[in-house]
Amino acid sequence: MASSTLTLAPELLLQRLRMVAQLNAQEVELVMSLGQKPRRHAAGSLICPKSDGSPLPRLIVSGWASRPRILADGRCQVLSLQLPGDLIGDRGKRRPLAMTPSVALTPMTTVSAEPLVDRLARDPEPYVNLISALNSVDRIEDSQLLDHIVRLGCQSAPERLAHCLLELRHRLSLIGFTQRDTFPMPLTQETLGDALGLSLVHVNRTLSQLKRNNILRIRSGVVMILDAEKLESIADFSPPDYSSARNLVPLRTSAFSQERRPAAHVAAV
Amino acid sequence: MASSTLTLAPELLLQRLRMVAQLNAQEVELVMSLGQKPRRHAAGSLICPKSDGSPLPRLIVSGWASRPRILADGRCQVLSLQLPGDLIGDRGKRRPLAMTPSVALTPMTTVSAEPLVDRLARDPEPYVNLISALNSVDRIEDSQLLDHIVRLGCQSAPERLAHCLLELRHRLSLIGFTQRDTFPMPLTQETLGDALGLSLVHVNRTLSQLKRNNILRIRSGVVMILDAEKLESIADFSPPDYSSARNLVPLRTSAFSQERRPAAHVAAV
DNA sequence: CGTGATCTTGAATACAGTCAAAAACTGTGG
DNA sequence: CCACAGTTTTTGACTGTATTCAAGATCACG
Repeated sequence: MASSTLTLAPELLLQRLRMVAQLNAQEVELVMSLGQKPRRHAAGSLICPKSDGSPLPRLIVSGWASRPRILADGRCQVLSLQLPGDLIGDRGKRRPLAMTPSVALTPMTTVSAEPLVDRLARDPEPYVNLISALNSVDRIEDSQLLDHIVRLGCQSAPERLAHCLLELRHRLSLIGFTQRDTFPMPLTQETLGDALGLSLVHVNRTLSQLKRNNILRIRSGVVMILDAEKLESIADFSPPDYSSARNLVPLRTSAFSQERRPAAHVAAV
Repeated sequence: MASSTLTLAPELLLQRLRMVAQLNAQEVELVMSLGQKPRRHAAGSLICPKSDGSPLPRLIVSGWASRPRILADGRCQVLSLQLPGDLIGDRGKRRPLAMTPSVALTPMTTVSAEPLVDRLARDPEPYVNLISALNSVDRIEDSQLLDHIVRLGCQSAPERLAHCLLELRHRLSLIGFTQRDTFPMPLTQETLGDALGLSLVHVNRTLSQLKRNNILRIRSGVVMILDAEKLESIADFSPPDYSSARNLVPLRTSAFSQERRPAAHVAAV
């Protein structure tokens, strides 16, 4: 049982990589060779402990994590959420996000991604597609950071929640974790609040409102989206476009002479 | 006059690069060779127009820019601010932030950075320090993005303003644009609001409050910080550490069992 | 000097936060 | 299988911060 899941550990990552690039047999083999040294993490524990200051690269096999940033007075902001199939920790590129440690939000399993990272660093030539695929995955992560900024900077509570849930649904769909309009969502409302810059209580009220309006349903950690169209219109959400960078520049010219009006759809919720 | 400023165009970039790495003569020469094809941009105009979808790399010589993101209903979120000495546009790494076009907030001058980018792509070996310096600069930009998230996600209006002003002071000090506690700040309060996720009116009131408390003074686009200590205590600001990644992981363990209390210093403002 | 942009101020409103307590759900051990 | 303790969710009442609308003052610039 356990050994079979371990053999399949890198499956989810492979699935995501294949979405952005064609991989040859050697590349697939390298990815699938991960799965050694699986480690379990209790909820609340720190993953990617920085021994020398740099968190070692790991692949999430199961469970969710976050990268929290704690202010001097205890306030917490979640910078990003991490799902199965995500790579975490330092992969040599040393981007600041990759350098911030992750905290397990649920019980987790991870495997070391060092074999992959080391191999690509030592001998990149045979793995050009793989490297490009990993870069694409990084770019998608970056663009989610930008979405996060927009959410926090200029969206209302219902908009933030809607956008976040749609992002999660999208990410989970890539690894086959959605069934129809249903997906697992093991975050507490407090964590959701920390991610969306809202108080626990306000997250609760806003979710109740979405439920009351038959837009979604949540029970026992599973979200069911009843009215995807309405949720999308609230969120102003567009999933990342994998083939081009078109969606990354949704700018209108003369950006600064635009007047703004409040989001009409919000009132309708 | 004009020609002398053009000759000195890459000076500011060089200054920043030298702060993060030792450059040899050849590298310095390559950087200083920029300055061809200077272009002026009117305030409000789009820089880095994406001819083929990818904004060409340019170096800001003078003036400020921003990367705005416009929502369907006209709301605007500034993703980042760009100052003289900053590189903008696509440098081959194709990170989403680099791909979003920039808008001039003031009249600007830029020069093409293509010679630099092309040379490094074609012939990287002699320029290892330079490449590493450019990467460091990128990383600092990334970590400013994370700071932006924290600001928007869990800071109050006075905190956001204080933090933003200190970040600007710090960035401007790196290019020699500060004098004592004084620095230029050509942003309108509306743009400041778009960056900080606050309404124009609230930015105004919050600034007035900071002025009233003798923490700072603003007149004719110049900020003077009167009480840096108080401003820093409001902002919870720590400038990036150039020698290590230490400051990028300001995490306390057991992040999620912490209770939070409101920022005491805010009330004191 | 006039015109448009920017800043400032006031008043009313709305959105979100805080405090507090109760209800529902968890997982655990008896 | 149930009882219990801790966590998470839900609800209410109140407060506070930030937004909106509106109007007037000031500034920059031609």
